[in-house]
Amino acid sequence: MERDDLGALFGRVVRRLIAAERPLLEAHGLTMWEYSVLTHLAKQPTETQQALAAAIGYDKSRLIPLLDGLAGQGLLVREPDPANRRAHAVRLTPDGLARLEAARADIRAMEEELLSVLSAAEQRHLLAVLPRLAD
Amino acid sequence: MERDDLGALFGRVVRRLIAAERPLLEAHGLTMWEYSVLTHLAKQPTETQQALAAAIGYDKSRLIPLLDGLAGQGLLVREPDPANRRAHAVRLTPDGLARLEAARADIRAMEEELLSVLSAAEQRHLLAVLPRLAD
DNA sequence: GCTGATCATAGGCAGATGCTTACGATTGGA
DNA sequence: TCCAATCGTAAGCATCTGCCTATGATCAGC
Repeated sequence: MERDDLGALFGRVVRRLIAAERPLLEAHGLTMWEYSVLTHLAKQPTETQQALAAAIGYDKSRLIPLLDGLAGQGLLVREPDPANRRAHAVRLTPDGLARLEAARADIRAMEEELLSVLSAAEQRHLLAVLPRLAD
Repeated sequence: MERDDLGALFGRVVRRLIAAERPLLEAHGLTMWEYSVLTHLAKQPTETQQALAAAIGYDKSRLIPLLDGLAGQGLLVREPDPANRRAHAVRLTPDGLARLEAARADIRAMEEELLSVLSAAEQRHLLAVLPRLAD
């Protein structure tokens, strides 16, 4: 057998990342899904909740209580969409952005350490290649 | 924001891999965990069930019915360990190895296709780097 | 104007998951 | 020799997950 399956290799990396991220996120009072929502909203400030659910790969019926929690903490707001009164545009608040950036700083530091087993060139190659596989 | 989180990137790749693998494994009558067990046994023929559970990251109390199913299909056997009558050495049968290799062939073909967006050099770099991150 | 589709929301359901406890058989060290 | 630890097994529990249905408000096309 020349090598492990890609699934096994990527799976083990993801496992490590999750194990390392969980305590960092917990320290900021966020779950993985909540962090995922905040991250996506920072990129795409406004859209329907359904689109948000699809974008992060979360169940739309389960997204509602998750957004309730984040809105209750003042990290995001649901605004009526003037063009479509059925839809609610979801937007990060300044508090939400601050919380996201504080958590992200810790996560980035963890990632740097995890990547430090690779040379700078290897890191560049990896980061160039991953988005193309993730498409 | 210079780039996505590693967790998001690796997570999306794993999501793609799982989505592509599931139907292939199903065609061979295997779940992801069963495939994982067979794969690991092909590398390490004998060991305790607990070590097997730890090696593939599966709950040891949930491994038993999974092994029952695979043994029931004749893909593996539990043999008494003469040196330690508490322990059961788990070993692939020829049928188990054949089933594994048939499934693996399909999965490898899928992986080739997925990797084909990368140049040969990029594929080499990626495959050299992944095991070091997966440690 | 009416009808079917869309959106947010609520609720339920089956299965998977991680974790814990218990128990009988067996082992190894005090 | 006896006691604690280990192994396989069984069972239970809270939670997460994907999926499916329903409902009220709103929209868009006929």
